[in-house]
Amino acid sequence: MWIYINKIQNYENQEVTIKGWLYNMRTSGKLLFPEIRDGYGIIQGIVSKNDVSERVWEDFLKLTQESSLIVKGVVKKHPKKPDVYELHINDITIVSIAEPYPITLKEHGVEFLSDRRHLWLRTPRQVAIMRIRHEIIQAIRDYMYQNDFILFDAPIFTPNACEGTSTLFSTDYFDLGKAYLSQSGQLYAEAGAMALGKVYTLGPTFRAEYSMTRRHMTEFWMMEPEMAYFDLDDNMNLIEDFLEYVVQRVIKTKEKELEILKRDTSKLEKVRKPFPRITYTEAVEILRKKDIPLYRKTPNGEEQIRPFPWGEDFGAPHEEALVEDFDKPVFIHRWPSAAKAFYMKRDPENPNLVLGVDVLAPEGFGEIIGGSQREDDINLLIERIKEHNLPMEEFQWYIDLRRYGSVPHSGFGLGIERMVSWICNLEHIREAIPFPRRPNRIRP
RNA sequence: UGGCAGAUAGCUCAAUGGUGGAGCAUUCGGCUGUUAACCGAAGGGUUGCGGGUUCGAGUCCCGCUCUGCCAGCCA
Repeated sequence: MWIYINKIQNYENQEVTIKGWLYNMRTSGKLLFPEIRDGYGIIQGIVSKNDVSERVWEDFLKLTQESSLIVKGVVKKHPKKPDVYELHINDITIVSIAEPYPITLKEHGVEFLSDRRHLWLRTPRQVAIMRIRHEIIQAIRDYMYQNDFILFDAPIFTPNACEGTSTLFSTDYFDLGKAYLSQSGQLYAEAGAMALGKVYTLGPTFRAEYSMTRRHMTEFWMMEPEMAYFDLDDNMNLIEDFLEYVVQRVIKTKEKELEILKRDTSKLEKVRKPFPRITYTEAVEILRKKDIPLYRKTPNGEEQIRPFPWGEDFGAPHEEALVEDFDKPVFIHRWPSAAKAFYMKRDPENPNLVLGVDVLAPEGFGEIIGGSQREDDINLLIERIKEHNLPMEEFQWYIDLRRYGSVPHSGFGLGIERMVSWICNLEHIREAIPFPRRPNRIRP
């Protein structure tokens, strides 16, 4: 019977068939120890020359790393290791002999592996990351479904710059001129929320920024919920509940994969409601108390400005200083309006602030969520669009949402790969997606 | 786009300005409980590209290309 390796413990002392690839093989005289992987796990087989036919023995000697094969054998407990099963092999069918495999079990450099991403994905570490990525997305979908959100897919081709700030990838669009690859589905999600109440988008987004850091890609996946009649506090309550659910679900269901990654899950177990909530203004006070200056580029290098001036956006050193005292995600809300996007609603209690919120992940993983209550006053929204020098005609449909039954509403955007990086404790975001796209890499 | 570091065997790295090495991978041989197995042997090089200094350059200098890290932008 053909089984997958993750179900092997159910078949002790039974004969099973495994279809997979040769991960590694050790030899010891007339004993062979092939390690076979099938995508669901790795199992060590044993081939004893005295117990198999000459044909089977000869076939095993032909195998190279990553050759594909089908083996038959009896599942037995490992003589020395409890809870480990191995396969006493009695037959083999070679499916394909692999050419010399470039990725060995030894160390490799980043560039070498990135050039062979299609093969790198077969290694246990990458398999574990992809399984966790899958679980994160599944947990997101389950949470949204259970909480009556409707999946509302936003278009990828768009005529306008949603935030105006980021550079967009452009392409020719028949007789209609330029089209751009979406950098956010938010504006469309707002239309969805007015139709359906609570919606979310989940899909790829694109930013043509030459960002060469461990946290950026030109193509990444984003999950963007949008809720009618939610104010900023409702929004933060949702984020809190949602993040707790996803993190706790993944550490429960993906224990084995997190162990392969050597992830310290005790740090993830602490991700429980409530999360600390500080205002931007309070955050600035913390930075001043810790004497973290603003770093600004000048023609002759860099200058440090202290105390940290109110109104400036935070950089990596500031995020780190704000997060270091907490072991949970941190909300920073009520930002200076000048630093944020046009669609964020002004704080009715202070016109210099917007009702925006960023969520910083613990352990220095930085911003994973950006959200806000949206401007629902048609006149103020038009004013903001003018202030930001955005093409008014492209936003007519968006303004319509305020023209026909405008309501308070809120939403946020979660970077899937940043979430994966955080939960898997990855050094670099390039491992968080099957085929990463960065400014200097589009292959494979 | 700016700052810093780097490019040597298929891979990961070493080599005071003086005959370019090691481990792994590959090929061959040995071993009945191996765990990135081990032991023995063999093959494997236009030192990223271009110029310069020098009796002599992987090594020093200049330019270029590429890669990595950090910063900005953000998710």
